[in-house]
Amino acid sequence: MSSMKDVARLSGVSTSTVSRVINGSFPVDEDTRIKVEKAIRQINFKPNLMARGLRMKSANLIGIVVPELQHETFTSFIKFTEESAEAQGYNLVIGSTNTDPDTEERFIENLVRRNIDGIIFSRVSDKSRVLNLIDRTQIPAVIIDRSLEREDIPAVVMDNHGAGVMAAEHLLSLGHRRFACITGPADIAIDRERLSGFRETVLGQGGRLDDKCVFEGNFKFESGGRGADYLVDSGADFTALWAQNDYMAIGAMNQLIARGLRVPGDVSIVGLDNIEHSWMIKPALTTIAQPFQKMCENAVDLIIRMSHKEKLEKVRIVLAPELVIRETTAAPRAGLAHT
Amino acid sequence: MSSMKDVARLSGVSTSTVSRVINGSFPVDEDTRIKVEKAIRQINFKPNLMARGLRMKSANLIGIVVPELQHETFTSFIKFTEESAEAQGYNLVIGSTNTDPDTEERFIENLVRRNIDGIIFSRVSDKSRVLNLIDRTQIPAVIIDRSLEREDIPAVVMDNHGAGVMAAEHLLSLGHRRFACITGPADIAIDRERLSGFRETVLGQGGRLDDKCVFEGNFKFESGGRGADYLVDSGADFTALWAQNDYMAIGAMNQLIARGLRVPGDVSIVGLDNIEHSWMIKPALTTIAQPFQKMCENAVDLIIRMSHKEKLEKVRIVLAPELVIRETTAAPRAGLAHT
DNA sequence: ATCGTTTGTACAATCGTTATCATGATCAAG
DNA sequence: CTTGATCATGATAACGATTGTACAAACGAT
Repeated sequence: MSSMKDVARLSGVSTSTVSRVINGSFPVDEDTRIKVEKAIRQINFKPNLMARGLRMKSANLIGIVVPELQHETFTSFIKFTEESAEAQGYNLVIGSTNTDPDTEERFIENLVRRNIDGIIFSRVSDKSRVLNLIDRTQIPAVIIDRSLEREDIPAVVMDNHGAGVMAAEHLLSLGHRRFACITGPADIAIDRERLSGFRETVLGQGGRLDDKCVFEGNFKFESGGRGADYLVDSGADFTALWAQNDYMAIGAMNQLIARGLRVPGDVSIVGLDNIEHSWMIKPALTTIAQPFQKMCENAVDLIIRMSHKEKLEKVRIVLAPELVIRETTAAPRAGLAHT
Repeated sequence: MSSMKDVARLSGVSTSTVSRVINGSFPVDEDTRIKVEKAIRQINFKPNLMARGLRMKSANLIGIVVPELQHETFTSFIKFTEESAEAQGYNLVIGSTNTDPDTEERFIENLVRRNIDGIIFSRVSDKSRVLNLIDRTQIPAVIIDRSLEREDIPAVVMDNHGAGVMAAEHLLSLGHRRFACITGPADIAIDRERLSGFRETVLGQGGRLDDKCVFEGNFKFESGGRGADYLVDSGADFTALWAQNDYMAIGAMNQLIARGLRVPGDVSIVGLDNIEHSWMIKPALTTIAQPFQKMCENAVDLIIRMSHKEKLEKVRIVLAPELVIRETTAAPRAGLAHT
């Protein structure tokens, strides 16, 4: 590859001048500027990003850490983050941790060694040592899709409480009165927020959400099926089910159908996330879309601002979810709504 | 961050010695080595990868170019490539092109400017100018999942002809004799290979694959549905359908069921790819798994070898597909097999 | 004791940029 | 006509690593 030296030699100026032409950081005489630009085009020169990164202590590189790449949630994060980063002239380095703290630590350390401009964390397990690493290295960091106790680390999240409200209101408006819910792990704050929004709305409008109608899943497909089994076996009385993500919703739906129930005839189902599967299945899943794109755009924006030394404190961006009505929700069967 | 200078000062040697301790590239006295290693641990020193990359003209960085991040095929590539790269101490930079040649070119140019060690291309459109770029920049490149006219660029692919044979043999062994196929775009070589393997096997063993039983799709979900409509509307006579990817298979299945046919009762369906959706739907899809993991491992391996200046010529790694039998294939209904 | 060889280390150059400082030219003001 | 400011540019020193060269010490052989 050609370097600034080549350009300098070709256009008869020093490398400093070439640099100034490229960055526009200093006034340069019109004639020499044209001369230099011509030389740059002529040998198709592009500044080397490693050298620049070394000098500037910034690589125009953003890292994203995801626990896995299997779930569509995370591939969405990557997709939108990549697009936002590229739009701002940054490239994206990805690392999947498989929720292993060591892998996670190794990856972050690598990023630091690359003079990374900032790291986006999409959910961090509470076991992870990232917080120490962030403190120690002083790397700009943003959390998406999970809020943390630590208020000094900016977070971008969906309004999880509002999502619960939204699910409940949709089902209530169809006439449902007896509800069930399959939640994510109870030790995760956002899951509790989702549930409380759901519960408050249901109860507030005369609906029922019995204790035995709440099943704690783990966000995976199988746990939806297990939830359905549990609800049916325990004789839970409900016509509407909200699963706190689409994987569990689909798992539950499959299992309910396998056990002879009709969706939405006997049970209406609402999911959460709006993953691609949700519209590819039959019946297509009514769900609540997470604003993934906006979340990622905001996260990238925050990272870039932080890397420019902008001081942000206690930033917590909360974005609104959106209801996507498809085929798994309908009015409860006549006469059953109030039993 | 601490640098080699700090280590050198702390342990009373020069930076050269520190470097030699780290890289083991030169004999170092036992005592000084221990001294240096202690200092390294003490201040938790890790060599800066930008500086090293600049000097060595290699960043320990691999790039991967995908047309999009929506399809699970590509997220699988990323997942497995990331894992393989990480296992060898490399990080992964991803770029999604949205099949836009300009985006593609911009991304690759960025990678070159980062002293990238090599680039993995997962399918390249024939419109793309990557070949020129590869030639011009001399960057190690590997193509996965699509073979190219250019034999000098290593490729890692599945045995597509074999996949067609495999699909046909499975269905034949169940007793099917009348076949249909939904293909990918006919201008893609691997799709033609898949079809020819399928057709040869079907015909070779006394089955039928009428011309009007072949529909050309575009690998997307919707085109599966359109294929199903076309086949049913044109009165095509078949009991077994192979769709050349899972998205189309699922789309076709949904549509066939919507039109009153039973799967696998009336029609058996086989897909290809073994994406996650394929086992989450009901009935779960019988499909042919692409050896994504092995493909990616091989690609990373090739890239690393090429970046070490190893000269490879005309490398073309062909990996075997694998049949995954689930619920969408069964024997044709009695008495119908030979009509 | 002298010489060549081996061994361990330091010095300096290098990778390709950018930032700081110095310099010469141009020009307006006194 | 001198002085000081302004402007365009070049030389030089970083950034943080690796590497070729040089040199000093230690050692064995003569």
